[in-house]
Amino acid sequence: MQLDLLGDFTRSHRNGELRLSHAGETVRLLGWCKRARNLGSLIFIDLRDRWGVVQLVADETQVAPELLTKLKAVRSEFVLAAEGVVAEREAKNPNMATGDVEVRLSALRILNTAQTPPIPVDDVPEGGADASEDLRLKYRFLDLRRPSLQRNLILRSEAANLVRNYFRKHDFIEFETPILTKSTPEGARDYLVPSRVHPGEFFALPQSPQLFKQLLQVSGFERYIQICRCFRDEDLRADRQPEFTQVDIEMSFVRQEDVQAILEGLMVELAALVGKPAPTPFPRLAYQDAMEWYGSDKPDTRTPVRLQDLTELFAVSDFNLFRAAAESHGQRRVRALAFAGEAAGAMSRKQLDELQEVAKQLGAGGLPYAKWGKDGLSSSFKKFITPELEAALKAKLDGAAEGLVVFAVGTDDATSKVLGELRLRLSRQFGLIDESRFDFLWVVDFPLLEWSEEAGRFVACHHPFTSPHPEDLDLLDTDPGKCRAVAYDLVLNGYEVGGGSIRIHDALTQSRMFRALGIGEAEAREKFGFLLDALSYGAPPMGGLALGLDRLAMLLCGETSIREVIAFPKTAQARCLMTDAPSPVDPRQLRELKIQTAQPAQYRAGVMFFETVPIEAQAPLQALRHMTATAAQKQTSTLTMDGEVLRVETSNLGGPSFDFE
RNA sequence: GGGGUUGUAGCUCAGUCGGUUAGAGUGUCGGCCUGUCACGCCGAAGGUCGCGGGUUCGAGCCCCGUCAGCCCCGCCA
Repeated sequence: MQLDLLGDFTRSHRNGELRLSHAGETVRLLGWCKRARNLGSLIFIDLRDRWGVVQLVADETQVAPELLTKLKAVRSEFVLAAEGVVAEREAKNPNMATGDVEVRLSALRILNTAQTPPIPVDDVPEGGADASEDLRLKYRFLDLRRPSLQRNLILRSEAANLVRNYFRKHDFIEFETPILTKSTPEGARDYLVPSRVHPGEFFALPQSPQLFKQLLQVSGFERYIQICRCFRDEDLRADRQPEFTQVDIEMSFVRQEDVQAILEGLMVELAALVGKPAPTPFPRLAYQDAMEWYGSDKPDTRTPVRLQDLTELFAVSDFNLFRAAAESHGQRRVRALAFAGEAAGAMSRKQLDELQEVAKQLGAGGLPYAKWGKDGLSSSFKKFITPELEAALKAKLDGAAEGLVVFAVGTDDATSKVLGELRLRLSRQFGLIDESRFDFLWVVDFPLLEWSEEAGRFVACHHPFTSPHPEDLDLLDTDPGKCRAVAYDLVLNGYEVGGGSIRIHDALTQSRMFRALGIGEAEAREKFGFLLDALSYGAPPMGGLALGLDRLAMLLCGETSIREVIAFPKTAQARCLMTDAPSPVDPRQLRELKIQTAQPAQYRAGVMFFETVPIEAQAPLQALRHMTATAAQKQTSTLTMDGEVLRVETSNLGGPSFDFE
């Protein structure tokens, strides 16, 4: 098809902004054909740009023949430049922002054609089905043409802009810190970048600019902000990508409350972007209480349901499993969730079985329950429920006649994990969560250290530069697991949207911390020498926080996956379906980097046929069958037959080759 | 690393107990149509049932393996 040139065509209006007040004006519009409707001698085209959609119309009896020919050639997603007069519609469309008007075409340029899209470009109408996510990711450039994704990414841009302005207003200075930096032993797995200039040595992509922002405090900038990309080579989730964006801030001469106050101001403005109130100050909840009441360090407080400790109710019970917990002196506890109401009481056996599966997957042995429905009590341990126990349990339903109590027994870690998840699921199922709300919350007083079985030592809960709680300083040497940190997480609707801490700002405490972490003097010098140096040259008291911009944008947009607010996200297997990255590289590139990849072993297999296998040949044949890949490169088998020696050179065996583990 | 789930027309899906020529909606293409806007009506084209083995007289369906998407556990200072 002959394409038209853009030439001297300039846009006069955006498609979404045309209203009745524009009637009579001649306008020039640009965009994509959302849909062409040809009614014979009357043709409609919906023209889309990022600001909206407007209807173009042409009447066969009124327009020039060459314009008509062009119009009939227009297909979905063609790129058009249109000129016409805005007119009030005969038949208005109340569902469109521009539905009162249409543009009577006087001229049309087809700037480009388009193949039929492999996925629907328009948002799916009600009841319709979306394209599968792998296709959407493969054709992301088309997916991103959809109004809903455009809205998300535009809102994200607005949010990022608001963040920049907010911090600038508060005297923060924006910095850029290195992307090629040093690998650090703590924390997530690093993405590594080989150095060509220094063969055998590697940069790491930053997991966060943590140390750099602290050094900028030592330099005296006092207030730092960066909207930066961070990289962690760990497995993905719906709210986790290998590269993600942090709003990273750091401040000098501040206490925890100062950092929280400035963040709350920002959250109020961000929430207002989408018309949500966010009353300040946000509630503060100690980590201990969060785990005790919600079974989570990022509780969704939109549901009022709390975990309860019912251990004592079973102190004299015949139910051994629960009584054993009561006798364990707090090592194990019986904890429970109570849901009052008919919906909870009407849970079917099948639903409870499904719930039990969820509990098992989270590590529970099963899911004991007690349920009061239309037919009275039913329970997985009914024979152990005495009338007194039933009364005590039912009291947890706050006087309701029907309801459900689910139990978990075990260590606090185990019961928190199970009940924390069930609390969310069941609250959602029973409609206890007000989805319209934005519930902000600070979780504070995190532990400083936790024991790692894998590492065989204590590791930092937040990071190794987090200040111990002043009251707990001595515990660092005597009982490190009990030592609290001056660390705080910002939680929104059950998502951790940010986390930060007050930092250690003197070399002595930092060395103590490294010691508690089992990082020796020599290792500390090698990995963090520059930090220890900096701390010994007049570092101010400092603290900060990092916000997950992707998660925040996701929540602002009302989405449940951060892929919906990232232009080009990766799959759950950390692959880009559009570019097909990662991919093998040219061997020359590897040679320059002095890097060798571990090739899957090539193993050649041949087939030999014997009418009979002589007894003396059986052993070597067995050897062949069990030959490993490495052995195959050297091993030679000897077969003796009819007195003749037959050497089987495995390295010369012909035929197809296969990869083996 | 582990568990769950999905894979059939361009797209979204159905496909019974293993049995004739694998269907629907939508999209696409062609024809008709002057008020459509999820346009309507008529017609047509469109299939490596993810891939590879196996069982069977016969496999979209059963078995084994494998690849990919999604969700979760581990992991993510």
